Amino acid sequence: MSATTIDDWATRARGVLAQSGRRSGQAREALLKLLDSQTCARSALEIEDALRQSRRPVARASIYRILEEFERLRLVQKIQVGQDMARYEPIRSGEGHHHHLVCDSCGTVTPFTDRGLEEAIDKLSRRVPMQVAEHEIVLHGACRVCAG
Amino acid sequence: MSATTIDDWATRARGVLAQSGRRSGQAREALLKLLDSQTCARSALEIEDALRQSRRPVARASIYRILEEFERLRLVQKIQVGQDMARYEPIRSGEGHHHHLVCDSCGTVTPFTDRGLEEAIDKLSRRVPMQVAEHEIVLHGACRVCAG
DNA sequence: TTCGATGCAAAGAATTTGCACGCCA
DNA sequence: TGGCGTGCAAATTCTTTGCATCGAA
Repeated sequence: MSATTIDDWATRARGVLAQSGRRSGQAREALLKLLDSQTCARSALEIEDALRQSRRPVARASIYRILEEFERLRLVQKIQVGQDMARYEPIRSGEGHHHHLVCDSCGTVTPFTDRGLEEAIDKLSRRVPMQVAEHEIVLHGACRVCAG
Repeated sequence: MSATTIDDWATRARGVLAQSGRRSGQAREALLKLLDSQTCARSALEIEDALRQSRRPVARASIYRILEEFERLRLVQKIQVGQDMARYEPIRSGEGHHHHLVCDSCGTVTPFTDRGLEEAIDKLSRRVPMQVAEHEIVLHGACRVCAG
């Protein structure tokens, strides 16, 4: 309960990375800052665009490699919101945990949170034949705009 | 409650397809039979392999086109279980509804069902800003074998 | 006979890999 | 200085599209 509203993901991430025994580089740091500023999942290509417009463009291959490293260290979660490409978002310890609504008509992705759902998942996680580390929930349908 | 343990998906699918105003073909029928015999999600390439070994091989492009049609008619659900390619499975009206456990280490996909989870989703679906049609839940982690 | 369904091959899109160079430790 | 991190470009993999042909109605 002593956690602030948003835990400092970037700081924690730098710590984890430092202890992982890998060198730090400009590309990784730029990616880290960008991810920390996002409030919802972004695709690798969206990240590339954003960085190209910032003061530190990063090559696409590096973006994929760095995101893979982040994922391995459990700093970001890779999610597949239906349609096409994968999206990535920071795993924040505070109340930042959320899931996604995907409009199958216009593709819009909207985050939502639900306590009851989390409780059901927690309970369920204890009885399935797997050591559960993450979960991913996507609701598909028609958003307000598309449903008319 | 009068539904039999497993509703006859293939029969219902043929009905829906007939009413959709499209012609039937051998490739589509072969795909329909194969999907009906599966108990969990299959990727397009797995389906291609299975059909190649059966008495009616179907071209890859046709598989994708037919799956897309099935998806549009809500006969199959397309799901993205983390890793790489999309998977497809019949939408059965009975108790066939399930979700997936994905081992991030070996890639194995296992189905599971949970009443509490479905209830939480139902309740939740009424309050989110979207007309919810489908939902997709994936638990990631280490399966019994990989967790040791 | 007619028009959609299907097969084949090429095109596209996202992601991964190989290799040379630059920068952090 | 040595070796990992990064950029560039080619390679892979999954999926889609173009077009000629086959087959259902």
